[in-house]
Amino acid sequence: MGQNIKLDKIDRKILEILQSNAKITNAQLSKEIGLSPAPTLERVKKLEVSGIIKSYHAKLDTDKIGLGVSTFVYATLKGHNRGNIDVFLEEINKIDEVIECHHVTGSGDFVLKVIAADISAYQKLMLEKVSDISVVDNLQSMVILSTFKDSKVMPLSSTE
Amino acid sequence: MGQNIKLDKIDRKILEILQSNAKITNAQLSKEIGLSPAPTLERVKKLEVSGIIKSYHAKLDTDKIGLGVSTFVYATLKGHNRGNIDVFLEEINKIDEVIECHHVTGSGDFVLKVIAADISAYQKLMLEKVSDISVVDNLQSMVILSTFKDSKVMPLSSTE
DNA sequence: GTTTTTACGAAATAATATTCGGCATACTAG
DNA sequence: CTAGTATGCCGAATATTATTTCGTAAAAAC
Repeated sequence: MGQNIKLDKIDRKILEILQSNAKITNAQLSKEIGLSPAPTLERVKKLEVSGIIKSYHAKLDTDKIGLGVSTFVYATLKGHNRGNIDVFLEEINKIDEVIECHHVTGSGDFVLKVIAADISAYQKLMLEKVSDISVVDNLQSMVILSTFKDSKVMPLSSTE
Repeated sequence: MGQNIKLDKIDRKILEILQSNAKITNAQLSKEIGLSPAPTLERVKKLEVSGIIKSYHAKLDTDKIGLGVSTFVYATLKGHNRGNIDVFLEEINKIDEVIECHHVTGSGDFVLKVIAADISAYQKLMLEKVSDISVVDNLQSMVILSTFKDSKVMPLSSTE
């Protein structure tokens, strides 16, 4: 499963460019891929309609907006049954500061990415909202000290 | 440290909207925040110039482009001195499949996010490129089974 | 209370996206 | 081999959108 959409070299180049700079004009994009604006736009539209391009997002500087603390949290549930997982996900979805939630292998549990203003806000958040979820057994936090790479560009070359 | 830029309610709303939909037209954005197009654009430009908005990115459907495996990797180095860290970062930066690299608390090591076409490609990548870095001591992979939340919207409300 | 600054809106202009018809190439069926 | 059909492209016309300009009003400073 997955895809059955064939992407040629030009499509891949478009995807690469739009991942690193979504604000490029169609005219400029067309120059960079070596086509005229019309077929360029047609290709982009096709990529959007097919769902290969899901959405477009602005990336913010978290420090500048007063969000100084980012963490990964490894969460273990009390039981790994469907019911507990559903309860957990429902609660997690309500918490804006939890911006990612992935079900991972290991002990069949979750990795969260959490963002807060500072350590004290983070502590408060975890204590009052996350620890408080009934099905949560254990939480292990890793505070991000610095981020050296945060690329929004998927390795398309590896699928050629 | 961090910021000294004052954001009012309108700025925050702009940031919220652009994070979830960067392709909105200025006219539409101005409607949603209740201003006319001119001052809306002026505010967006200010947010861009000040670096609060860092960049704009297209988000792709990894499954549809044939990238079926995403993982978190917890990497431990042989020594935590500056030299070893520099070596590690330099090598990591060369690997396109490693799309994130964060220095985290814990044992003072790194969390990577890695993307590959399938498990066998992933294994090959880790064996031939990541494990191979001289200063790497231990690698622990967590394969992402499914992602329940992957919000690109930072919790701005928590800084109000 | 006056000056200065800042923020806003409306309308004109400029830039850009989008549509349209036509042409070339490649593929298909007879 | 050939007529037919589909696909992908280009260039130009059109429509949409961004951007600038300028005048006004509110807020802040003095």
